[in-house]
Amino acid sequence: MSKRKNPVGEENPNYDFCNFLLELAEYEKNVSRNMHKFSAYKKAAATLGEHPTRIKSGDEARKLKGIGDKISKKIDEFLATGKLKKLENIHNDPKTEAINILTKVTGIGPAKALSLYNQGFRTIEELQKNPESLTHHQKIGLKYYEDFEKKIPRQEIQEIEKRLKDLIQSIDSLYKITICGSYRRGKSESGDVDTLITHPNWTSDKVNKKDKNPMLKKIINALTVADLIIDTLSLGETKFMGACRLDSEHPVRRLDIRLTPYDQYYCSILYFTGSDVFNKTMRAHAVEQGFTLNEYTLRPLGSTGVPGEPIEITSEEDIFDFIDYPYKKPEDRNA
DNA sequence: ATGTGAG
DNA sequence: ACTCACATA
Repeated sequence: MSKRKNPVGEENPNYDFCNFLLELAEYEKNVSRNMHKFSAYKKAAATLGEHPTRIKSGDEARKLKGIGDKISKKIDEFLATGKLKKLENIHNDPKTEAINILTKVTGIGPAKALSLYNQGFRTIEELQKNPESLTHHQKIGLKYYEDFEKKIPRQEIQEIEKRLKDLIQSIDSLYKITICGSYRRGKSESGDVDTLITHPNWTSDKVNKKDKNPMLKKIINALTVADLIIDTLSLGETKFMGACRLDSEHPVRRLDIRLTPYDQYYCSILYFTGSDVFNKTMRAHAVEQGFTLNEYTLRPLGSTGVPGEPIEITSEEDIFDFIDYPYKKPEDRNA
């Protein structure tokens, strides 16, 4: 679900150029595996996306940063015919189609998809019959392929949230649990369940200590025993990725759980609530105000541009206050 | 160590 | 952009 790319909106005067360039970029990344061409198309799309007025010719475009001979010719072709031969060919290319299908499986990216294609694989069904060259992650992705394509209704996430809280807080009632992502932004459906957990005794000065922290593994074990988690994609000290299910009447859902230090909880919540675009704008604003903001901390920037010590944060609002940015409720962070 | 992949 | 987990070497 989160593997699909979103196009540029029609309000942009050059949105149609941007979109064909982005599509060419994806093709170079996923099928040709030519990352230089990928970057070139991305860059061209970005400059065109910034440009305030409608481009009327390839020559006009050529003056812009990142647009040379080849792309300016494509703009001329698009202006003349309303389409691109190269893109038409790509749309009818069976190789492109196969790779686009194979990369929908979680754990299969462009590199693995191409190697599978070269081994003769074309469809999910063929992969399901011969899964031996796949990693554990990819096999699970295949197992729940149909379910993972489905959106999760808000109400179902609310029920999952209830069960997560009950089960985790019965290990230790001091655990704090927040489901972030588009769910926290109030959306009526989401692609996965993105969960953040913290505990007052788990602070960043205790992270990076040599003794392994068993907290997350204990939690995952309890959720698995309770049959809420039914498969694990990956599990480390701070991050779990896997599959969960309310009961056999419901589809299997993607569940991510992160354990974050108590003193970094609000920066994490802010970050994982998104949206991506909102995060970018907020970070840019932070820099203008002389701060740097990431997934973990808010830090002042010295005159040399070197970040200082993290600022103490006790709520999400704190972060907005420090960088003098008007507070936005999660529901208002969709753009 | 390096590459891949997810988010 | 950056980090985490994994597989392979």
